[in-house]
Order: sequence, then structure tokens, then C-alpha cells
Amino acid sequence: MAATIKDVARHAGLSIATISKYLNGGHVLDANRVLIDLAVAELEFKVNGMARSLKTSRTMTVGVLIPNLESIFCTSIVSNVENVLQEFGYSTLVCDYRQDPVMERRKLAFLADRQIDGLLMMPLGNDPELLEPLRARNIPHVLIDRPVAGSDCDTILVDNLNASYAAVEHLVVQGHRRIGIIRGPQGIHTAEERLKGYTRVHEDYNLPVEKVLIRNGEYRTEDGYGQMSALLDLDVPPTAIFVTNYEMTLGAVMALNERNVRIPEDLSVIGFDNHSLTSLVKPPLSIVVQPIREIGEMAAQTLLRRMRDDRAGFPILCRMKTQLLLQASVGPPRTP
Amino acid sequence: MAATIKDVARHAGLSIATISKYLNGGHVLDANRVLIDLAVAELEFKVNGMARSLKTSRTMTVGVLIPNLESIFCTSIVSNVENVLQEFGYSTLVCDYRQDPVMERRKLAFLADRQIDGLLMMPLGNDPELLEPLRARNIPHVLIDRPVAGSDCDTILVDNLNASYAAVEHLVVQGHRRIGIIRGPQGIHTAEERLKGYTRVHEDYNLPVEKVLIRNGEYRTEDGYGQMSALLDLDVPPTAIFVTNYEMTLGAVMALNERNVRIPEDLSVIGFDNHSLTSLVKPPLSIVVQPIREIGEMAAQTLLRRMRDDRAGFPILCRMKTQLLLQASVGPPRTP
DNA sequence: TTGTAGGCGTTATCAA
DNA sequence: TTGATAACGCCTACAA
Repeated sequence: MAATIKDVARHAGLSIATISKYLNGGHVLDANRVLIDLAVAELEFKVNGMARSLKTSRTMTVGVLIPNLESIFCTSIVSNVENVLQEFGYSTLVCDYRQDPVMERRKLAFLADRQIDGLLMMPLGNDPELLEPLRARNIPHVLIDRPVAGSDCDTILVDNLNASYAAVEHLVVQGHRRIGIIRGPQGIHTAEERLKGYTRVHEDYNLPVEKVLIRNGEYRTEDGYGQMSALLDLDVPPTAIFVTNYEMTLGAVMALNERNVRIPEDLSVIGFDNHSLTSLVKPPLSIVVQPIREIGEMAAQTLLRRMRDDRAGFPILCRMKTQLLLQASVGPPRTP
Repeated sequence: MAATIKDVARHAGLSIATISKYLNGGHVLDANRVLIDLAVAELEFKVNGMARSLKTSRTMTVGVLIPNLESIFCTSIVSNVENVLQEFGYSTLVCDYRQDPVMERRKLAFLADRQIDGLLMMPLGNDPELLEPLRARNIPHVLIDRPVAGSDCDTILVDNLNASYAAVEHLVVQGHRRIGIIRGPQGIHTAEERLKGYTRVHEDYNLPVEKVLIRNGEYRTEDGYGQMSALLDLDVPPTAIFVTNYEMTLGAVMALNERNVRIPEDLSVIGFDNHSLTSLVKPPLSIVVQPIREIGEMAAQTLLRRMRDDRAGFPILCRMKTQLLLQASVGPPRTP
């Protein structure tokens, strides 16, 4: 059916070896070059990737394993990763494991079995043994957004602690003393770090941490809604609030709107991620902006380097800085 | 490095052919079965997919081409598709083309070149010639959510027209006469159909269609916000509004909250997609619920059938029904 | 039931 | 620069 190198060789009156060499960047006589180009065009020849892979043992495919295909943060990163990799001829095998540690293992094994050339992943678990299948098969891999404790591994993430620190500190500097935080899931690295930033500010400024102001969420919209509502229902509600991911920020904003809380008069708000939210709400929301595009690109580029056996600086730990985008949603606390 | 069938054969004291046969479901003597299982386990043997693919000319990989990796509708479908396909041993090569017709062609060609066994796509363009690369290579494919005019092609979509009809009709029955709609992009099939449902109801009930109540959006959150605001700014605002996708519904809700519009007293609202929104807003939002999971599963299953050369009923046009989830956001218009 | 051997389409080695 | 040829790891008649 599809033309093979053999066909091209016949068509051009040359040998298979010559065609192959030319196709892979080798030099041939100009006259032959023309001949080959012609044959390739006429026969609509495309190299057979499987045959090539069999020989070279490279599939030109990288796996991407993420916790959730329905989180905008994850998919934005995938989108940027994909864009970089594609430029270099790589395809991406995307899997999500639906936040399930068992599925995480399964899919990782699945991907490892598929002879991927490399893998990018946002791990859920913190167990270095998780990465064993990759080690065993010598598959280069880069972690995104979350480290795995005690594993030598290139890791691209965000300085969550200081991101959070900066946000909360700003609130403190504005004069706030009762600051609520809607934190992410226990055990998830980003969530713990963002919480640490919050407590560290309190330490550094000698402020008491009130447990009731620390609310647990699972990074879902409904958590933001529910916990925001709960905070507002407190006898003494906070004067400022920090919400630690996009989906929860969305939910929190809805709760605020619903109750006609005036911002920033009644409550100062700092959210997380995603610019478009910012402009939608009135007054414009202050947010912690993650360099999503840079994360994706850096991860992809690091993996590309590893896949071409450039081990420079291994293991890289890239801790990207966030930006605190301040807008009208933050002001001084109401003076009673 | 990795063990091959040859190694297994040696280890088990049998021939390569026997091992291969057993691995592919053939029968061998019980004694040998044990031997082989043991060898496979000890050597941690995994079949080499490339070698197998080279022989069988099947890659066990399907491409998934979507307009946008940042739209929850798209990624939810991908997630469900992936889940079904993975059960059958297939991987999914996910690409988004960022709503760009040029990139759509490029990525399609890219995928076709990668010897995928099949493809699922949500097309942007309506040009049957778009699918040529697939035809040329005989790659089974199934369209999702949007048809391509004049192309014989299995297509899984939603009965957008009647989905919209039901929503708008319900508003009319409630007594509304000035009903706004925030429509999707021109030329996109789903958007046109949803608009048709709106106009058809007006025809069927002999109601005039007011151009000013038909607002253009591009399916983005900010469009929902902007157009909702514009509608509220009209001298005579509508008494009810129908928003035609998830992202725009989100934006519209924000605009409503911001202005403290009372729902449904001042305005009845019907949105689109995604349950979680519903419960977040107060009062609970009425929405058109698309059977996202079913769409993904049906598309995957149809493709699976085609990939095993089951041509039954080709070309299938599966028009799934939506559900109108009515809640307190809809009521009769205010009587002036 | 088991084994032998040829071939899938490339790449890579080594002579010519 | 070009060409003959042997892998790559697996599947599959066909023969035993």
C-alpha cells in the first residue's frame, strides 16, 4: 500500500542504503538528490515510524501523566508542553490518573510499557518507589509542579512557599490581622507549601494563627464555595482571604457575589491562577500568577535535553517565581 | 537490555514460535505454559510494541484532535474516551489545534503520519477535504460534537437544535417574550444549531425575533460576561436569557452576581453544561446537560468497532439527547 | 502441539 | 559517494 524506501530506491534507480542515508541527513550527489526528492514526492513516501523505531529504539513519543484532565492548570501545562515537543517531532501520550494513587501506578506502568522516550508527570504520591518502572527501563523523566521526596529527579515547580508568603504578607502589611486561607489537600506538596507561606508570615510578624481561619479544600470549585461561605458565617469573619488554587478561587468568588460582600471594603481577596478570572470580577481580583507557560516549556526542554543524553546539572530543581498581581480587591481592613 | 522472546524461549527451553503463539492466546501444553509464565516473570519480559507493530501494522494508538485543551467540555470528553480505549489496550495521542484551522491541518497530518490506528476529532473546519489525509491512509475516524458537511463519516454529537429548542420553549411557556441568547461563534455547527433552536421556537410560537437580543460570543468566559452585561444595559432588557456553553455561562453568572440581579425575579436564566456550576449558584441554575460521558464512550466504542473492521451502519450519525435540568433560576416574567 | 524460516521497513556497517 | 547485507524483535505460514 504505502510506499517504502525500497520503492523509492527503485523509482530513483538507487540503492536502499543511499535513500536511507539521504533521508537521515546524509550527503548524496546533487543529481541524485533531485532524483530522490522526485521519487519521494511522486510516491508520497513517508518513513514508517515503527520500522524506524525498531531499529533506533526511539519512538519519538513522550508520555504525560497528570492527576486530572479537567483541571485548567494541568491542561494548560499539557498544552504548552505539547507545543514545544511537537516542534521537535515528538508526540505526547497524555494520561490522567484521576487523582487516584492506584490508577497513577497503573497508568505509569502502561506508559512505561509503551516504549516512550521520556515522561513528564505531576505525581500524586510522594513515594520514590513510584518512579521505579521508569528507572528500571531507563526512561528519562521530569516532574512537574510537585517533587517526589528523596528521589533524584529533575523537577520543575513553583516557589509555592514564597508565592503564598508574598500574598499573605501583602495582606498583613495592609493592616489585616484576621486572614483566612482556603488550603489544598493534605499531603499534596503545593498545598502544604502554600500553607507554610501563610504560617511563616504569621510567625515573622508575630501574629497568632487561628485554626478556624485555615480551611481545608480539595482544590475543587465546590470547596472554595463551601469554605468561603463557612468563613463568612463565622462570628468574627476574617477581613482578608487567600484562596490557593484556581478552581477554589472560582467557587469563593461565587460565594462572595451571592452574599453581596463588598470587596475590598468588607473583605480583601487574593486568589490563585488564571488571568481571565481577574478581569471578570469587579473589582478586579488580585491573584498569584503562576508562570504556567514557562513551567510547561521548561519541563519540555529539560526532558528534551535528557532524551538527547545531556545530563548537565542533574538533578535540576527549578523553582520558578510567581507574580503577585495586585488589583483593587485588596485594601486595608475596615476600621470598626 | 530488555528481554526478548528469544530470551524467553531459551529460558524455557522452547522455540520462539511457541512463545509467541502462547503470548497471543494460542494453546500450549500445560507443562510448557508454566515454563513460559515462569520465564516471562523471571526475565520481566514485555513484548516490544514496535516490533509487533511492524509486523501487524497496528500501533494500538489512536489520535485525539481537539480544538482546545483548555475547554472543560473537550477535556472531559478526552478523559472519558481515554478511559474506554485504555481498557482495550489503546493509547491516546492527544493534540489540540488551538482553534486554528491551519494548525488543525498540521496536527492532523502529524497524527496521520504517526501511523495511528484511528482518530477521534472535533473538527473546526467544515471542509470535507480536511479529512483527506485520513482517507488516503485508510485511518478509521469518528467525528465528535461537530459534523463535517458532505463527508461520509461516523459522527457522534448532540441534538443541539432540540436542546436549545427545549430550553427556549420552556422560557416561552413560562410566559417570557423577550428572551436573550448568547450564541457561540459563527460557522461553528453547535453554535448555529443552538441558535436555530432559539429562532425556531420563536417561529413556532409566532414571536418576533429581536436582533438586539441575539448576542455573539466565541464560547469564552469573557464573552458571557460582556454580552450579559450588554443585555442588562439595554433600555428594555430581556426577562430571560439562554447562554449556550459552559464558559459563557460562567461569565454570565459573574455579570449577574456583580449587578445583584435577582434570579428569577428580575431575570430567568438557563445555562449550559457542567453540573457543578448548578449547585454553586443561588438559586440553583437551570442548565442544558450534555451527556458528556456518553459522548466520549460512544465515540470511543464506535472507533473501536471501525478499527476491527466492523463497518455496520456506516456512516453512523448519533445525535444524542440532552437533558433540561430545571431549577429555581427559571420563573415567570415579572409582571410590570 | 511445536519448530523452522522468511519477512515487516528501517538503519548501520563495511566494502567497493 | 554508493551499495550489499545483516540486524532490530516479532508474527505466521508451513512443515514436522
